[in-house]
Amino acid sequence: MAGKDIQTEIHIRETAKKIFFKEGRFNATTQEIANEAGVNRALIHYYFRSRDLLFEAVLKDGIDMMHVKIQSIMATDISFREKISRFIDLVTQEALDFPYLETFIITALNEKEQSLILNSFDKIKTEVVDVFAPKVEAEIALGTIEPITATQFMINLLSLCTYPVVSKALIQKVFDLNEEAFRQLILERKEIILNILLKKKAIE
Amino acid sequence: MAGKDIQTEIHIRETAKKIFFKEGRFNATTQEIANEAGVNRALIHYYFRSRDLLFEAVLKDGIDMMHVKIQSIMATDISFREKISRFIDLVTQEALDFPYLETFIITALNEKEQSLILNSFDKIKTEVVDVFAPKVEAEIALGTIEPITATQFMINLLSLCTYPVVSKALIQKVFDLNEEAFRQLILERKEIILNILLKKKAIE
DNA sequence: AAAATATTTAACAAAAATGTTAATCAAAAA
DNA sequence: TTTTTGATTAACATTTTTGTTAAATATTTT
Repeated sequence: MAGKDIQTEIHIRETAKKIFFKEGRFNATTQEIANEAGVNRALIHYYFRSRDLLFEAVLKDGIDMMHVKIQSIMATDISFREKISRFIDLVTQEALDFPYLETFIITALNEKEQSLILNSFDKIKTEVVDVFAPKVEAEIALGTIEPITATQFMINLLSLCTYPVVSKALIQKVFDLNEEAFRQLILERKEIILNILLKKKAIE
Repeated sequence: MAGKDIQTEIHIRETAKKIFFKEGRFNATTQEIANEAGVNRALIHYYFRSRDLLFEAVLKDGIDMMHVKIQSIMATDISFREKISRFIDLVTQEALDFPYLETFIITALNEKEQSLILNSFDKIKTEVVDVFAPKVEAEIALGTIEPITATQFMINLLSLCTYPVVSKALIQKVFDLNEEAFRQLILERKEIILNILLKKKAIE
């Protein structure tokens, strides 16, 4: 519906991303996607050839979103603590916007060993291994964080930020939280995560 | 194939669980499940009526597995630290055995607001809210852990243990790890997680 | 062993989903 | 304005998947 001015192809793509990343309806049919985009189903084939290729296109977008996210903390010239701080904000915000993005990527990766997609991952790998890891090691040398491998540090960071959102449905059921209570809980986590990852003296 | 002696119904169920929880093939057809169980597809309908009901049965089993897991640390009469320690072992082991269990539950919850299933969750809720939360608060009073709400403490624990396994495929790609390297990484996490969650003085 | 019941199978039917085509409509180029 | 090209549609065809049935086989009961 959004706009006839907008390119149909992009509009279909964005609708699919909404359905997959925001709503987590991974089994949505081409008909459902077309309906929600307000277009004829045949247009999906016209622009993407097949359901599978639309799926791939969306997956690639998803991985690129992750890449941008990770890159954005590496790029800017700010202190390590500030980097982590902004990263938490970013991941939290994106996770609230697209709670099913990671789950989608995980299940999709499992179904198809996409050749196309591997490039996107290489970019993330470079960013993480070549750019971020040395910075973590430098911080350990400075004594601002506990000795730990860069990999484990990254995993701690991602775990603490991402898991609660990935398992949103589960947490809401177990802890009996409505939408707003859940949102609050997630936002409260920033300070908690910073306290865990960075030494006290580095914070004060 | 496993065994003709084994009850067919259970065998189908176990095969489905293997496909869903271990292999993460959430879109497996009834034909694929039947093939892998070595039975005629019609038997799935004979025992479960429909694909959907098999799906539900498996989901219920999955949630019960989570429940047992959580309950097992509450039940035994051991120190708080020991509880956490055993919990990490348990979650780690189960996560390595059934890496897609949580993801399955999350996506399934999203698709159907199962009425049957809600009971299973209530049991988990009781365990967590009524049994575990007071213990966390007691530990805070004792000064063995940092002041934090019981909910956030639980979420930290679950995040640090579960996320790396849930996002296994992702982590393996980003950090370029083969099966064994991944396994090692996960096992190394126990000490890291304990250090994060419990104060140093409580550990030594 | 015969009868009754439960399990398993193959063959069929129905439904759901994807993919294709040719005709229509709209926009841009000639 | 006609021609040409690109976008959109409806109608159809194919494939995939699920669900049903009645017959065949095995198992249990009498």
